[in-house]
Amino acid sequence: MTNNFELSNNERLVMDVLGRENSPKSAYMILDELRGSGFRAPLQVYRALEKLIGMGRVHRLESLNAFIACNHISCEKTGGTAFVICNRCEHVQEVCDDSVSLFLSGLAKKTKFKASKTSIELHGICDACEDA
Amino acid sequence: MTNNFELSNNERLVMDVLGRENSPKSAYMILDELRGSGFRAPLQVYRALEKLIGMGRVHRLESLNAFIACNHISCEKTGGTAFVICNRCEHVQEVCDDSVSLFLSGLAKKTKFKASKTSIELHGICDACEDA
DNA sequence: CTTTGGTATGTTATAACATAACATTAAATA
DNA sequence: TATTTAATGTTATGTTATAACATACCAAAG
Repeated sequence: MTNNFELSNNERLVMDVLGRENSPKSAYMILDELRGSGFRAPLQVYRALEKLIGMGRVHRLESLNAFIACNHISCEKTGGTAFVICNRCEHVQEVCDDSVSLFLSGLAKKTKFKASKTSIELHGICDACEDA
Repeated sequence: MTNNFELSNNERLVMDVLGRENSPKSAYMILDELRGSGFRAPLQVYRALEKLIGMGRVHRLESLNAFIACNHISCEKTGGTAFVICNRCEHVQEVCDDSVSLFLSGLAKKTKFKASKTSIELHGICDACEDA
C-alpha cells in the first residue's frame, strides 16, 4: 500500500463487499462473499479489515463481532462514534456529532482517563420497525 | 432458582470468582478456576453468567468478551453504564450516573430509537498508569 | 406415594470468531 | 540485478460461544 488513499487489491474487494449495503457483516460472511474472487482464508479478510479500520473507512461493532462501512467522510476527526443498531431489521445508524464527543470527553475527564479507543453501541428497535 | 436473591450452586461459584477481584475475566478463565469445584464444560459458566447478568450482578464487556462483577448496588435502575478500561493495568471503572443516562436518552430520542441494551466502553490509560 | 412438570445441571459436539507462524510473490529501489 | 520491503497466501491452532440431547432434582397435583 503506498498511501491512505489507495487500497490494495484485497482491501478494495473487502471494501466493496461492505460498501454494497449499509449492514454489518462478520469477517466470515465477507470471506464467503469473496471466495469467488479467490479468497480462501480468514486472514485475508482480517488483514484487509485492519487496514480499512485504521483508515477510518470501516468500523468494528464490538457487540456483534461484525464490521460496517463508515458512512461519513471520516470519523477520525471526531471524538467518537455511536452506533444505533436495530435488532429487528439490523439497520445501523452511525452518530458522530458534538453530543457524542462531549459526552466522551466529559467521561474521560471525570475518570481521569486518556481514551484511545471508544465503543458506544445501542441495541433495540428502530422507528421504522416500531411502526410496522 | 426460587428468586432473584438466591443463587443456584453454579451461579454462586461463578459469582465468587468474579467477586474476588474487580477485574474482567473470560468465561474460559472462570471455567479453569472452577475445575476444582467440578466444572467441566463452558456451558456451566455461560448459563450461570446469563442468569447473573439478568439479575444485574454481572456485566459483560463486549469489547473484551469478558465479564465483571457489578460494583454498584444495582445498575438496573439507571439508564446505562459506561466502562472505562485501562489497557495497561486492566482496571475497570464503572460509571453509571445521570450524564450517562442523559446521553443515552438523548441519543435514543435523536435517532427515534427504543434501546433495550447499551454498551459504552472506553479503552486507554488510567491516571495511575499515566503517572507511573 | 407417585406422576407430572419445571428448573437446573451435565455432556458431547460443533459453530463462530480470531491470530500465530511461516512460505511465497511482487513491487520498489539501491 | 540484488536487496529489501510490503502484500499475500497457507496451514494450523487458539479462543469464544451455542446447539442438541441426557440426566437429576424438587415441588405441587392427583
